[in-house]
Amino acid sequence: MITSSTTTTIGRPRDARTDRAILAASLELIAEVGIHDFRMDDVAERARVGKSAIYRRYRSKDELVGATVAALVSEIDVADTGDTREDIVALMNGAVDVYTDPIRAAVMPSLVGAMQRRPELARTIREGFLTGRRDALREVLTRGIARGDLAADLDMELALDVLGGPLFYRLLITGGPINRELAEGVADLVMRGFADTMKEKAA
Amino acid sequence: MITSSTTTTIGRPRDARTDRAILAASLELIAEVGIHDFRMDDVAERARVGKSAIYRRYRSKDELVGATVAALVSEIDVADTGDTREDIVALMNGAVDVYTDPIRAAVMPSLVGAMQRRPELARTIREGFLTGRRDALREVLTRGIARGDLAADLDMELALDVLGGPLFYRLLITGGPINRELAEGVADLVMRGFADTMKEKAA
Amino acid sequence: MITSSTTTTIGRPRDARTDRAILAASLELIAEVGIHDFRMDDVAERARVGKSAIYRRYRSKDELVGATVAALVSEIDVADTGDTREDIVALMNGAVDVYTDPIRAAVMPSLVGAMQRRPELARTIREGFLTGRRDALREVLTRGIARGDLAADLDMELALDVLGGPLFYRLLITGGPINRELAEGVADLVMRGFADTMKEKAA
Amino acid sequence: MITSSTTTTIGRPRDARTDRAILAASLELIAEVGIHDFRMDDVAERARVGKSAIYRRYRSKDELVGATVAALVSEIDVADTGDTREDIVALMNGAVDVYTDPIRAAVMPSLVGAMQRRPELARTIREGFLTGRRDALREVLTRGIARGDLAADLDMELALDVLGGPLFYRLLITGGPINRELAEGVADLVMRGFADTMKEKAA
DNA sequence: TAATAACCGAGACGGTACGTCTCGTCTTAGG
DNA sequence: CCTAAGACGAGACGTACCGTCTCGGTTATTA
Repeated sequence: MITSSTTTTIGRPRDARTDRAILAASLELIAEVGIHDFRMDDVAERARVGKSAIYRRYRSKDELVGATVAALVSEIDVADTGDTREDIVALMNGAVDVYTDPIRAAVMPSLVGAMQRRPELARTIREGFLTGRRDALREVLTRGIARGDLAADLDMELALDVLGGPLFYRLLITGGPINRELAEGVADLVMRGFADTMKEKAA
Repeated sequence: MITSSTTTTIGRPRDARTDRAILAASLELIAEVGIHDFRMDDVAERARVGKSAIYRRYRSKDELVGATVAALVSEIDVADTGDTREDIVALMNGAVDVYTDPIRAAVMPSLVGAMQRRPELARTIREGFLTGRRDALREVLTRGIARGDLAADLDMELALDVLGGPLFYRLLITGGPINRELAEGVADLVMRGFADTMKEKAA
Repeated sequence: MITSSTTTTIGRPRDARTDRAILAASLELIAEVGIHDFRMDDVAERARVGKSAIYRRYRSKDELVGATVAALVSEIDVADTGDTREDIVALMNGAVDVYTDPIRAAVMPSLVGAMQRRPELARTIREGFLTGRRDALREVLTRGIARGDLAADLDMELALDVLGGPLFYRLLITGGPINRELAEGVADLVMRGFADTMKEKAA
Repeated sequence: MITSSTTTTIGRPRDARTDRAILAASLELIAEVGIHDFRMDDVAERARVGKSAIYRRYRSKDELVGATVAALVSEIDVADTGDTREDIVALMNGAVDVYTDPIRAAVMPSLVGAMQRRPELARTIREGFLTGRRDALREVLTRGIARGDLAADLDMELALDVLGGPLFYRLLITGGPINRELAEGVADLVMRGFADTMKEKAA
């Protein structure tokens, strides 16, 4: 999406209703027919908008898809229950909920393909879908270390990938179930696998 | 791919050189321009072959892509060193090697997208890239359980997803490094996280 | 139009029915809706043909229009009645008939505009609509000189333009009537204006 | 062009500099890129004017083109040398001069096409380019008849078309030369072809 | 002086045709 | 029946241009 850096509005400003109509039509259509049968002309017709209004905002179909999906990003609230495992499970359940939603689940695989050839889309997606939750998890893990629940020398990136990887693996490739059992399974695994061994030995 | 059920060859037999030329051209082009700019006409031209020769062998573009990629599958040898961790690491390193190869790495994201709308492509890919290694890992884990290195009640599917997930997660989404450190990291995590607690307590 | 110079037909040959369907649809549509509302997509639909089949034959809309109109060219038969005036009138009446046809009359002005920016269209039109009749008139005038009806030193190009100009002038600009009176009028004028003065004086 | 019927100017009056800037830009652009690549947006940009300022003055592109070209019309002075042929030649030379100007020559063919679908443009053009000279020629011819140089029963419309037709014929269709030779050629032809035969016989 | 009305530049808007592209199929002549 | 070459129908793509509309603001006349 193109965003003006200056606030100075010269000429007729973009119509916010058009903005919304385009994204709404786009989301509806993606949900209804899937990415593969998603057509720009249909978006224009559904949104009662000229194609030019779309292409003025998004340089290409992929860009529109990216923006449409990015709009689905939901807020993440980092719980702090005092229990490291519970905090991890809470965040993982949030992710499970996101990819249980049929639209997001249907859209994700297509986005993966598009990310390769559109670096800026990749950035958008990563920031919209990953960074937030990843940062939240990092915070929780760090608190877990401080609390003595987790080893101080754990490979943080690996831990985050072990938490997030299986979910996407099932979503994109194996087709395995994405549910609370998964969320708790990886949480428990991380808790056990990265447990503070010093503490254990001390005990 | 279409394979004749009868061995009886009536009329002119298919030219094996044409078979090879098509797959070779296909692989070259995918590597050069990426899946997105991969065109059937280009394959025909590069292979010095008519388009009909391609469509006689593969019903669609996706099918050709699937076959091309499937041809990249390498043999998996299930080591049995007697050491569960070493066996896991060996298999994981095999996977790391596969996705370190630029072609396979470049092709995978596109395949993920295509898998959604082409169930048979999905099956081909899963069988070509996953099943073999997954079965091998399952075998190794089962031996680990028998050997008392791993808990008898471990969630096998979860364990396999924890081993495979992070690799694909980095490949497809985060862009994180895919190397021996990752292989060993997830192996160690599984070894620790799914350790046979009975044995530990006994010790 | 693109015409292969070699007779060697390799690959699937152009379908002559497609050729005809395109030109027929084009002519029908021009006649029905006029040049201004003439659309390539409509031609494709009417001809039950893909747009690519059209663009394979004609590089642009202008080119198709040109070819469509060129197909309207009618045969010119150079009469030789022995009477110079009658021969001229016969040829002029042929031209009058052509531009009395509503389709040709409606199409001509648009072609004039297109001729400026499409030299090869210009050539096509000139050859299709002018050269033949012009050559025929030249022949008749030459015979008239030989016969002593016309001055030997007449400016042939001027004579031809005086014969043809008024017709196009009325067609394209003044909107004046195009009829036998005009044909006879210019014929008589040329007969009188370019009469062999030597002969007159001799008489 | 829209002209207020009331002289009462309410609100801000039109800026005369804007009027001029639009016409100037329009003329420049037509001369530079030709009618076919002439865009309203370009006019606005070149004239440093909003598109609305243009459309407030001219209802359409064709209308602007018409007005731009009409501004090129030059004054016609009907000479009265006492010599019919000289008067005709003088007027014809004026026309030759007009269409020797590259801009007018380049613009005319496009106008012909536009005239068909824009009757009021047609009127503008006819009045701007034809009526004046046609009236002048008619006057000269009428004087020629009175003077006995031309036949009283000549077909005036035909005579006028024979004078004007060849020029436009060459301009629009044949591409033949437009020069004094042409002017004199048609003048002489009309003088001879429509000569007063009564007078001749009398002589 | 304030209100009103039409002007101004900039640029977004809906609409629509264009010419391009690719897919998967079909049609030749020839091996 | 295979092959290469390439035409075919279908239909989405992204671009271009038109003529209209909307914004914030300006410049005159009228109240």
